[in-house]
Amino acid sequence: MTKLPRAQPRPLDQFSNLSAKPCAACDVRSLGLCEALGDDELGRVSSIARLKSYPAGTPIFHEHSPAELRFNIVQGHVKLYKLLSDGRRQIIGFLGRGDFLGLGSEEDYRYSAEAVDDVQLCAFRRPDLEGLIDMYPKLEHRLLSMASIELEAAQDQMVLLGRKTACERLASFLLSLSRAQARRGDDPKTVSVPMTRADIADYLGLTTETVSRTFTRLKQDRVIRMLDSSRIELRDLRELEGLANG
Amino acid sequence: MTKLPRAQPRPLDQFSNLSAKPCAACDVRSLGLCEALGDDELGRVSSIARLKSYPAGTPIFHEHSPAELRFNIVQGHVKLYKLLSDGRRQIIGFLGRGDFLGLGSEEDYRYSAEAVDDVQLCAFRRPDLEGLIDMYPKLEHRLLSMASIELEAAQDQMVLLGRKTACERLASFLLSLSRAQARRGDDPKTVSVPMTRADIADYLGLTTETVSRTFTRLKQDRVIRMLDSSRIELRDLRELEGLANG
DNA sequence: CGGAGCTTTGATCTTCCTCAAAAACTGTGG
DNA sequence: CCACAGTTTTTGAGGAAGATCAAAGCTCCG
Repeated sequence: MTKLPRAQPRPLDQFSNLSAKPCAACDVRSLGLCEALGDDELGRVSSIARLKSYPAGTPIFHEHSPAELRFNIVQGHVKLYKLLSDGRRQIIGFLGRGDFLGLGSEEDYRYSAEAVDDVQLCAFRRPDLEGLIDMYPKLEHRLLSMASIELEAAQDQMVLLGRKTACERLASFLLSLSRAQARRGDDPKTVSVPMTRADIADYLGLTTETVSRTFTRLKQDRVIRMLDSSRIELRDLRELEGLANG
Repeated sequence: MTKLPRAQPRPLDQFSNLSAKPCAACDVRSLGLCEALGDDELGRVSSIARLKSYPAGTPIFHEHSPAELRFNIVQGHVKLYKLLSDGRRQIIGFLGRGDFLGLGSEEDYRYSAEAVDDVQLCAFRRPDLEGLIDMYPKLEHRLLSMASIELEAAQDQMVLLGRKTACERLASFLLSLSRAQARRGDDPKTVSVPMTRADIADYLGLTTETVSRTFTRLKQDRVIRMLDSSRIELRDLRELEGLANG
């Protein structure tokens, strides 16, 4: 059996329309924005959406640049972050399959977005998407509901950043990864963690060293176990929940 | 001249409909949700809205209780907070005139809300509001736009809580009060601060002592000046912005 | 005038950060 | 398959920002 080449940035997909794989066959339709539409309404979507690929580490857009595109995430993970003038960084969220990218940015993007692992996005130009929303008001309802979910996540994160200890933060983080996986239909006890320690630290308001030390403690306490470099087994969800909420 | 009695909870207003003062004459219409509607469309709103009063310190609703009502804030300030099991509190936002209260809570409220000073709210029962939205889809658009603004504020607050120093947090807080006032048409250099040090601390992820010490430093550095117990003059907005962003 | 609740100030302590270096991975090319 | 260069992660020692504990000063009202 010949070894397949490792999945590389597929140059042919860089900017293709969806004639090959129309929206009706979309993997993430039931998770994302298009859940609001019926099969018969997807034709319009196919005609304005473009599939784009971003290898791990690639920027998708930068804070303050004109918000020309909105995206559905088809595959991979995206981090959203803001920088202070001296380089301090706060990651304000991680998005995955089915999430909508570009919420809340009107004229300009209000944060930067970067691919964590290899990412595939379904891109809409802003006026095209607005036209689609005018045609199908159900989409506006769905967007409001998705914005509400984001807002709730942001509020939980404020509690985490303002009031939780390092250990509580990490436990909360692992649980939120687990719940996100469960939502997408995967095993909640085996979370995949594609982001680096530095990313986790900048998301939790800590340093890489503190994140690493806290991981070590959780391993020693048999609450988690490393399966491989990017997969962690959560050995006791109950206990983790106890750790997460004080 | 006889001394007027101090403004007390107006018992007659506790739960009155709006026949006396219909929506067309509403002070905050141009700021809030109803900005989306024309004069001719306000009749429906008047018929389902009820004006309610809450004296300072009164709870408006509690996290996890059924989200039966949504509100427009007509007068005063409301704080939204979440508690951890051991009593640690994080205030996730302050709302004022024109803001919408109840965003993002579907079945149950996702946070508690309490009157900071004397508050007047315009309350809608959830099904009534949903009926109104079905009738006027412009309202859904307006709600999405208001949710986006809240989301952006939440993201800024994550940067503050995750990465800013005590001094940067307080400076950012004063500036955001100033900007909120400017939006409502008041002087941005004289902010009114109706909340206690404990509230500010729980909003900024600090303790009352640290907030107090930081206020003292800003006073000594002539960046701010206390006008009276709840009003602060911002003497140099430029410098404050420098302090706020590192 | 007096008391309850805020606010301020002081002294000490703790958690997490900073700086430094070793260890473990990752991917590349021979 | 292995060597090695670059990156990421882990571990250690010491330091600093802010928390905690304690007490005194203010304010606002009755």
